[in-house]
Amino acid sequence: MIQTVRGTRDILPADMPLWHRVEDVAREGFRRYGFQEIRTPIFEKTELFARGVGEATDIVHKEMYTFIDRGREDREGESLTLRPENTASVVRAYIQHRMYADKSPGESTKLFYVGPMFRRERPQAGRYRQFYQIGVEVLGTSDDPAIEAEVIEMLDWFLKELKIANTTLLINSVGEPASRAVYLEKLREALEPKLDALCGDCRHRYETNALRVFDCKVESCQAIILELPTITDWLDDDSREHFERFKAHLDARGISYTVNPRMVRGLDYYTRTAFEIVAHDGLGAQNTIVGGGRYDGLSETLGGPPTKGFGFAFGLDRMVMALPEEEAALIREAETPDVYIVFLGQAAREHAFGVAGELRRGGLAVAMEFEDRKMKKAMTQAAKSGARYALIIGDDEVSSGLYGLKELSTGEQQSLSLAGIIDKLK
RNA sequence: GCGGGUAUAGCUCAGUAGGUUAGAGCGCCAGAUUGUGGCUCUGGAGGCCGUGGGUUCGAGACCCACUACCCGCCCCA
Repeated sequence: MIQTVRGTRDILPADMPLWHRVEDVAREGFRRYGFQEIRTPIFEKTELFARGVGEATDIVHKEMYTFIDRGREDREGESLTLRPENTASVVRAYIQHRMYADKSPGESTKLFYVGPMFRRERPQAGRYRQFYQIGVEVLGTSDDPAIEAEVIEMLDWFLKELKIANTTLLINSVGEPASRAVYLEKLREALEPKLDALCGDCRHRYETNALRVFDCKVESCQAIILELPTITDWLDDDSREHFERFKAHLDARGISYTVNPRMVRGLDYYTRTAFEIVAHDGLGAQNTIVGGGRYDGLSETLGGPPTKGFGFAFGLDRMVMALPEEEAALIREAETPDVYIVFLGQAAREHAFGVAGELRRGGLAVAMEFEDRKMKKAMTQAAKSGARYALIIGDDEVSSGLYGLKELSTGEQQSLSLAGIIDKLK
């Protein structure tokens, strides 16, 4: 039997209401905060991600689904890649369509996207090779930290609306590329004399990504870690001031946060503000549900005009997992039919087709099966469908035009005309 | 990419030191109950025990490989 490819999965109807809910709440947030949707292609030229996300990142050098497109006689095929994230594509579109051209100074372009991304990682709970992200990008000439705080305020609303509590907002400033390079050098200098005392993983991190040493859980490394310089000690003055203003904006909005000087993002394009939201319930080791930050200069890297950028992405898969059980149960119930039609006998069946049509034209969600069942069985089916009401149609009802409408949760039943039913349930 | 765990009915899981016809609960079907579901009772259907090899008189169980999922590492949403 042919099954799904490793790391991919089917989202089945039973879970779909949860996905819809997350998407609906997100779209409502975007409407309120003035973001407009953009859809970019699922695949792009490989070069876009190599330059945008960064050649040195794990994502680019070992996780991309890259393939050579079919060539022609006179020309070789080009290298294409399934998008591992969407920011590079959105910035590409921003440049390509000159979305900045009709903007006044300081005016931002606020975009959001929804869709699948692809990374060839080892699958785990909350980590898939095809996964879904919802994200926003604020692009323009302004790098006002108020932009950042407002976006995080939107996320805060969003999580509350989904009843996802027990989360932590982690923030940090990774500085300008230049100050970060200076810091990394200082960090490596501080680590070098202690290499022998570090664990194997940390010696490896020293070579590849020294900042990761801070995340080490090994006891013997902890003492060393405490002595190390943090990036906040080495921020350039502008970045430091920017970070202070950002925190003040969060404070003013009553949003609590934890500064984590060790938090870094895995994509090269981040500058200054970086943040993550981690969930503490419902997820395993993959508990970062939102990640984002500032990426001034990405546009230039891709050949566009000088542009400031700030954005985030959240994992839809993980957000769905983070929904509390009780909330998930309520959400599932919401996508059930209004009415389940129970008919008795062939004449009632023919009549029921018309009734179903009328109710549907009246705006109701109507479930009806075509099998002529015994009443008892049909009522069982009605209950199973999750419908709030069963509508009973037998020979008596056909001749009177009054139908039995039974509320399944209470068992209460009344006789109503079609118009009466639509009126009651609308 | 590295390490560890798991794989038995639609679902969640039992299955004793390898020994005849592989079990339970839930779900499904039928009946008790001939136009009124949920509770109860009775009966029933449904499994090449993940796949492929091996050991053995005999394998769901033991060994090997593969695959998938899960948990860490790594990375990240």
